[in-house]
Amino acid sequence: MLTIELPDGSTRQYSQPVRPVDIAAEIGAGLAKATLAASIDGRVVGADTPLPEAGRVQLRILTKKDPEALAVMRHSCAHVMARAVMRLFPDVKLAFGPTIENGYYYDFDMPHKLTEEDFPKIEAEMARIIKADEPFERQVEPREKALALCQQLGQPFKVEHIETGLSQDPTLSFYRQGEFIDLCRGPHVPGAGKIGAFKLLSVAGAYWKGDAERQQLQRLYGTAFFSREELDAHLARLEEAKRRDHRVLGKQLELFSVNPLVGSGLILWLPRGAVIRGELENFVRGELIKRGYEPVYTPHIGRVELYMTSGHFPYYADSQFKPIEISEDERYLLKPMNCPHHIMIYKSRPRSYRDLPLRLAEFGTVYRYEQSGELGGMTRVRGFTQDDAHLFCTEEQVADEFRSCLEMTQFVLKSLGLDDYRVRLGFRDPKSDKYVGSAESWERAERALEEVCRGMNLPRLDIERGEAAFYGPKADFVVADCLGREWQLGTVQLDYNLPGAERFGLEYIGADNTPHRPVMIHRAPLGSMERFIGVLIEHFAGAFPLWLAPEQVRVLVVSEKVEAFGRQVEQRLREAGLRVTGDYRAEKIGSKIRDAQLKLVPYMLVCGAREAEQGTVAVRDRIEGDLGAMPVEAAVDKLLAEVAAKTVRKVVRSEFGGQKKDASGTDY
RNA sequence: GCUGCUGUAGCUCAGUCGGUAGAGCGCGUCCUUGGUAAGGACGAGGUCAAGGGUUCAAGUCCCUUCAGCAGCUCCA
Repeated sequence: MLTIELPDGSTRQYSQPVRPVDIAAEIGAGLAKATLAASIDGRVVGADTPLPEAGRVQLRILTKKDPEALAVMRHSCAHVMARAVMRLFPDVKLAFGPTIENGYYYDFDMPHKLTEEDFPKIEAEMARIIKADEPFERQVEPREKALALCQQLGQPFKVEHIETGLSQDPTLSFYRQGEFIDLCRGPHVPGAGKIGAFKLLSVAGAYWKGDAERQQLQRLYGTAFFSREELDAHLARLEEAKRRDHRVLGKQLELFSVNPLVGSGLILWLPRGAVIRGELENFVRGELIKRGYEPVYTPHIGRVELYMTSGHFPYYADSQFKPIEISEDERYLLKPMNCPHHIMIYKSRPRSYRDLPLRLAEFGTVYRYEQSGELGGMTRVRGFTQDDAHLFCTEEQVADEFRSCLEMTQFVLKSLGLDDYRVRLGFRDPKSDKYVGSAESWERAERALEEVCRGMNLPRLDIERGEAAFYGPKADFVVADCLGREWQLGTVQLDYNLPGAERFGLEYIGADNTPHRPVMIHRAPLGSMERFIGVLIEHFAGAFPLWLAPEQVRVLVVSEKVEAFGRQVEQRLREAGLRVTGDYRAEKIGSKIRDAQLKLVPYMLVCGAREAEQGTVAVRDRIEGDLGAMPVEAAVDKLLAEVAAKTVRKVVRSEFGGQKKDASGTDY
């Protein structure tokens, strides 16, 4: 006897074998027709999956109202896409084709190079398949038969996957749809007709099983929704995200520039971008002083031997600019990190426990030779400035210092209204040999770090193996850009290795008058100025809060007759320390307002004959519009107060998740 | 680094079959002197990314390099 519990709390009992689709039909013909899949005890399955013969299960019939059903439908759409591609092109070998955050992809190996020009053809074929509405039929085979089937189908990737990734599975499932049959875990919607509005988005290379040593496949990306309206809304969101892209806004608003003659991945900060960076640096510097840090300055290069000692040179030679060679035994490296220099400042004299914790801070510019394919905008560059600091402390001080670093990072992000982030604990991958230091010191560091983090209220905290720095575990603040790509910003890293005897051999004299080894913490709340401001541009969609805005206020004169008054107002604002410009062109006021709005200037001061006579200005807020006239001094006070408070009035949220594999609808 | 796409005025882009280069915005000058998101006229501005090749002729076709974009791989 099987007892089915439905979401409304009602139960049904069956002594015959039964499938979700049968139960849906019992409830009503309408539901049966709308059924796309089912959830048994929280597990998403096809609507025709036999239910257990006995026991008690919770069943949900999934229709297009359920988010799980969308993922199932998209996976079915990926199959339809693969079927269409196989119909149109010869010798197509199928790899994986899962559902992802906002759609799906399928990887192919085929002689024809897919381009966007092929999309309409493929989409038309997909539409034909969907119109034909053939069912997705599940078929389960024992290993041997499955293997033979894949061989017979001429699908070497599927054969390999059965032999390797699925070596433990006694039976394997296939889904057939007309002439198309594919090794697939499922589930799928009952028939192709359930697929709604779809669109192919892009084609790109991808490696088989993610291994760069292996052959490269063609990955076709698409998305699908149940309705045309939802698809259009999604495409509109993508367009909106593109408009907010920091590379687009950075050019439009003249914030930064990259020039091939200077070198790719090397940012030129234009005056307006430099203002934002300068303000942020001032803000962070103020916090550092309050929190007991000591600013230092160090050079951009150092002897190769320094990085031999630190381990940077041997471990990361590939991703560094080649050394500058003066003579055979005199070579310099552009610094890839600031810590060795700061360590040498620590070592510039003997240290006592009374000196600790010692906190050395520097906006330090570092250079890393990133792979060319990785470069882009300000978020992945070859030269960047970290808001870096290194803390040297005793073992007893580690937890408090680490916690206060995390708190400072949280404070800084909160001050900018950046609260849409997750915290990733990067631990070492025990299987890898890229790390320095003993297993014991790693375990100690990871334990200490996890304990501190668990004790704080950090959003979406999770541990990721293999994400550690080579010298120690870390806590990263990760944010997504407007296209859903994740970036590490702030970071706090624990280091028991660089101070060690086999590296720099740092010491301090303890209260017991004997030498002890300090512990190091590396931390950067913003991460790098380049990446942080890139993300910030998207976060604010270019409309920065008043205290950061490159141009805070613009004086607009209604006619040239009041230019003299306008210039007086402009001068008064400049004296008050505001970043101000004036628009005295022979244009109409509406045109000047439009230009200032488009340049995202936070405030406009409109000056006409009335204002000139009364010594007032008509304040226009970029967001709220016309605020009416007020005395010049009142306007100055209002703006200065908003600057001082660092008020954040508006942010733009990222509407896209990452392109990570979805849990459901994954091919084998 | 790999695969694919792209590179034309300051910006966004058009440019047919290979036949000596175009728009809008911006910029400059002049007219207009105005009241909260585009007033009007005229004008300047190009080594068509760079180099090589095919051709009577190349922005257009081919090759190489550089750069950008998407994804993969990597990422202290």
